Amino acid sequence: MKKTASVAAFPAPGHDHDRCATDAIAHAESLCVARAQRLTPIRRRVLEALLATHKPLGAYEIIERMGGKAAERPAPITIYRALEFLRENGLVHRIESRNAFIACIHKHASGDPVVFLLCERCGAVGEAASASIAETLKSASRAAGFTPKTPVIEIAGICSHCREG
Amino acid sequence: MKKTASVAAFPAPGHDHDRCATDAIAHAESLCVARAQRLTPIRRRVLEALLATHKPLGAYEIIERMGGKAAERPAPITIYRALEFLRENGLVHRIESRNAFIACIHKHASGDPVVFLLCERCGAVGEAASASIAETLKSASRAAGFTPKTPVIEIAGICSHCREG
DNA sequence: AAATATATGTTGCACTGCAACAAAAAGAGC
DNA sequence: GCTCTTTTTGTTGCAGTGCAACATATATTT
Ligand SMILES: [Zn+2]
Ligand SMILES: [Zn+2]
Ligand SMILES: [Zn+2]
Ligand SMILES: [Zn+2]
Repeated sequence: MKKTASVAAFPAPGHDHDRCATDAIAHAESLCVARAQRLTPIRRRVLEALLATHKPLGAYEIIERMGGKAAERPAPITIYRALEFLRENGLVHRIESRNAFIACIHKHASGDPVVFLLCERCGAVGEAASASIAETLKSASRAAGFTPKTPVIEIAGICSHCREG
Repeated sequence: MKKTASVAAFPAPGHDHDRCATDAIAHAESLCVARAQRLTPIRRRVLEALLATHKPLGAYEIIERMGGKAAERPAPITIYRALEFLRENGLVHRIESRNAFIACIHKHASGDPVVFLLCERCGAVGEAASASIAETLKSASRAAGFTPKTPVIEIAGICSHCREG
């Protein structure tokens, strides 16, 4: 009984996260090259800050984690601009129910509907892409005479590692 | 082919909105009586302000719409406390992707998953309750080892009235 | 009436998100 | 190289969100 590709990963506590982050950066670089987009140092540092954890981070938290002396830290607007760029390129998601951001560690097409699983205990966020959910939602909204764009789906709960551990 | 009850209404521009609001207030009153909860004047005014429109309102917008002279207007914290009460009793929803609030004009059980349809043109918000969506989401999150609570589902798009009109 | 619980007012602050303009850096054409 | 143009980043400032902590008022209970 193999897992389907449609249901995806909640990050396991013991996973190889260095690899996880390195891969994501590599993917971001190649994607930006392919699109002739510029992954500038600031944008890269914001992405790296987000990739350091699987928890969603707010703007100030990102600033703190970008390191450097307090005086050298970028202003919030700089972070938001970088986040805008990263989101446009599908490298970062916004978690609406938290007013926070998280790096995408998948390679789904931008505009793809994604289900976010937010663990209330450990704070980690998993992504589950499901074609069936997308279809159900689209047909339901069309039944209401609605022309849908990308849905926002966020589910709070308890992840398996927190429940069992 | 009749419409199923599972797919619900986007508020039509010409609907009897006085009735719409009056009914909701009446429902709120009876519900609060039944639960021995106190629908105080402030809580009622906040609910009425939200019921005046089917667009989600932020805290400051609610304050403005509550009327009275500027000096007499309640502080934001007062609004948030009223909203907390109203949300706990299922009378108001928070639209996460907008940091705003909307009165519930349905009578679904609290904890019921609701799909919000956000029209990007007219700003109105419809609610669509769908058991099938709830089931699909639950099974998908369980497949990821996740114990879900109430999901947040918000779909931006264009409503039928804006598209056809 | 007094004690208790609930609700509202007051003050203050941390954080979100972005507009408007200024300066710097990168890229393109000569 | 050097100028022109576009893109990116810095600076200042502001409207809005959301709530903590404490004071006061109002309702409920005994
Ligand atoms: Zn990881
Ligand atoms: Zn967890
Ligand atoms: Zn109405
Ligand atoms: Zn519309």
